[in-house]
Amino acid sequence: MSYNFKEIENKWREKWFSSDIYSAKDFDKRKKKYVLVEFPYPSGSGLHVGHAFSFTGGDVYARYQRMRGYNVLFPMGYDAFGLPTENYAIKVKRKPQEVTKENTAMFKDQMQKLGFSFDWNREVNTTDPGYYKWTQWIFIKLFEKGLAYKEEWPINWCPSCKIGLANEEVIDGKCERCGTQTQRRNISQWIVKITAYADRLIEGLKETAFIDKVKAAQINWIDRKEWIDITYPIDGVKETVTIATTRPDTNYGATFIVLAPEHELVEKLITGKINTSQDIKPIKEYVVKAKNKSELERQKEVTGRDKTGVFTGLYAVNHLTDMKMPIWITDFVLGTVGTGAVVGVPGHDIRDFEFAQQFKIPIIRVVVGKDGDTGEITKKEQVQEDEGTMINSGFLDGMDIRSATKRIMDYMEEKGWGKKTVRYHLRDWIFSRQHYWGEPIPMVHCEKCGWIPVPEDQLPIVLPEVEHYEPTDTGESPLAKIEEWVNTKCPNCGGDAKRETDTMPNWAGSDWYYVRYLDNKNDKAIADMDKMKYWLPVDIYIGGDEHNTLHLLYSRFIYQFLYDLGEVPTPEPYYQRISHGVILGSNNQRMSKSKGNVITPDEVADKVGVDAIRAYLMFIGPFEGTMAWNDNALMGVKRFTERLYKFFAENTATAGNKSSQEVNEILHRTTKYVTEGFEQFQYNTIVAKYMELLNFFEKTDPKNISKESYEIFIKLIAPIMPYLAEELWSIIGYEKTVHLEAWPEYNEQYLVSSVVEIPVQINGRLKGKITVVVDADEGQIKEVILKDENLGKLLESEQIRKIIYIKGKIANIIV
RNA sequence: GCCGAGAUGGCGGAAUAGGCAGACGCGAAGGACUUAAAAUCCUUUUCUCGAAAGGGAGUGGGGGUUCGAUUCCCCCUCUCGGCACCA
Repeated sequence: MSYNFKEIENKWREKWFSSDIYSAKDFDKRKKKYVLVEFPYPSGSGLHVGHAFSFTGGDVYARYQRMRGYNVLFPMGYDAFGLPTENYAIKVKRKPQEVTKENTAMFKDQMQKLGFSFDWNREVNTTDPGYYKWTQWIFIKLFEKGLAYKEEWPINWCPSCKIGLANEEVIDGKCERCGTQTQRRNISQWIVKITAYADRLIEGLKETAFIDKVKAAQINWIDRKEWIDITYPIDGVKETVTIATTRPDTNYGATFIVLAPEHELVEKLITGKINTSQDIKPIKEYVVKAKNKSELERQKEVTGRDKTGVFTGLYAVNHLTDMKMPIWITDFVLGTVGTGAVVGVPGHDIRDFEFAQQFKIPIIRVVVGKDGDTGEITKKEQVQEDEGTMINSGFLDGMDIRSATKRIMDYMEEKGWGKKTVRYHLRDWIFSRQHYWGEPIPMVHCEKCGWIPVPEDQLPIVLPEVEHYEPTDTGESPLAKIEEWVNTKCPNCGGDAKRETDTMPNWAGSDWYYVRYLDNKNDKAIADMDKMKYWLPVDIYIGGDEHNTLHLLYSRFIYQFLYDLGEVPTPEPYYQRISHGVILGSNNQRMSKSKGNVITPDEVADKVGVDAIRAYLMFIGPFEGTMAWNDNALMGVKRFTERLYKFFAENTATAGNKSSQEVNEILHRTTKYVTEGFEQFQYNTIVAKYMELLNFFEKTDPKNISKESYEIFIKLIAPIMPYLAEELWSIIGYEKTVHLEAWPEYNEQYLVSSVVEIPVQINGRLKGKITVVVDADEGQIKEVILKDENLGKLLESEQIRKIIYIKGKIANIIV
């Protein structure tokens, strides 16, 4: 009887998906469980082993909960807009629509092969107009509530790829793909005001059961801080400069001001609106050069390298000291942080110190650190940054820097010199992409009326199918060339108007997809409210660490916004979030084509069977961990599936009438372990328990194993090895699927044995073991120990001073 | 630099309300089957001294609490992941 996994898989896959056994029932009386895994981007290279890993993790959980009697929703879809498809389509001269269709079909086929119990009736695809109608609708709501606005914003531009790049895509000032020097360009873009929800996004975490690491990632990313914006008069001209700082406590030591090249004062200097004694030419040159660098490049290695900068000839006056502080321009100050101007306190900030040293600006000590040094600061090591006591600071002297910070903030506000404000590291969200393959932003620009949203009844604005969608030189979206699409009428006044030609970022479609699964064909709303009330929030969301900041934050924001509109029923979308680990190549490096270490789940499944690869993926290490692919270990798991099949095929027909106490004990112990393990995603040890159980069964006389015991074993493996379980279930004579059977209950009565083995230590060192009745007391224990051949001999010549006995656990004898 | 996670055999990893360290798998060694090999099965496998009985050491390093510490506390080193010179 050989284990023909191919045949088994084909047989059951067909049955499962034609009989719909995994579909979730709206409004069912059973308790609901919404299990969500991040939907994939359907790339042309097919399902990655990383997908197989995380989806198996989710599938196992969904299958387990289904057997526990929950009405489980475990849906799947595609996040299919995006650059890789667009680029590929351009390269092979095909339509992204077609390429996407092929890729999603391939993904679905691969996912079904791997036995994932997705409810395919609920499939969504972000590129489907019926879907993105509602992505567009959400954007319009954002606009109506003043949370979307259009503004010029600098982007990194690659003149060769003709594309705007994210900061992360610019390496050393060069385009990541082609190596061309990037430029900075200001492009008018749609911005979504996520910062308006910054506090809510922190607060809302209390409603969730995210693991701490995820909560921390969210809070750190938002990074809320109290600032004060201080406005200084500029000597000799009718201008002021406003700097932003979180450390006004050191303001007695402020000796200079630095402006970002983008700062409005710089603009005024260059255009001659402000007179200065300094030569304008070098200022202009510096500014032009700086503006072409990416933010990343400007901030890279700010400390420890020579500073660049140019003096404006202007001086700001320090309110506290009346010192005339020279105003410089430098590129490490960013226009997009704070007010784009910083006050320099060289005694207490390494960057400021290096700048002051280089340009011979005075350095004043205003904080004393632990070392007690009150002298002049001449070396980098003396710069006291985060702690200490104030000196040379008037009324702040003697205060701890933290209380000094509070005190001076209040003082400056009273005096009218500064204004307290809360700022976040989180920035507003640039929502425009100058690309074809994305959701069109449903806005119309009219000369008379300005930006007007497309009326709801005209949604969706369908992405027109065109011949050419290459990006353009101008930085405009390719859609801009399609005149018959661009030219339209203003919904407001009926006059000539033009459509927005930018498309939305990838995140837009993935922000709310889990809502659409609940009602994927609804034409009247994002989803039916009653269905949402039944299913939301998502009970558990399984995803990668890389999405613990941006995707999670964006989607929580959009959901909170929808909640405020009364469109969704709960304040938070996800109750629990856990992050799955990463599978590296066998050389312990990330899988990539160039390293030649890519594992394709399909191929592996062909070789060893789906159940083996699933069990292997779960067994390889902790679900959250990072682990390397190992072919040998895979073969070990394959052997296990073969042994399991063989054991059942050969023995179940002659099952005993009753299981022995021993069999019952290990079986129920395993059931308890596996049950608790599934709740906590301890998949690797669950597989180990399966192996232990089989090892034990193989050594047991088959007469002592009943049919009921075999059934329990099959149910236990069903979530991880669904095909094998189904086959074994039919081998023992059942026709219905095992996957809707009730999860086995363990019986406590089998778990308590009457006797127990107690390890015995002498002076904390293990010396032997004794077997006693479970509730033996200390006296009985002592008796048994002294009678024990070895232990008795060891204790003969010793004086027992104390016996520590932990019931059922251990005995320690102190001599 | 900050935040988070972690360090256990030859390897992946088990075990923490403090109680037999190394489950399970891989690898390795020996054996059975075979003309032989593969596959399969059996045995051994933390290191070390010892022929054995048995002893000693041992969870990154150092200290502490405890009858007892991989687990708790303090200090240090290193590794991985995320953010990154945010004023």
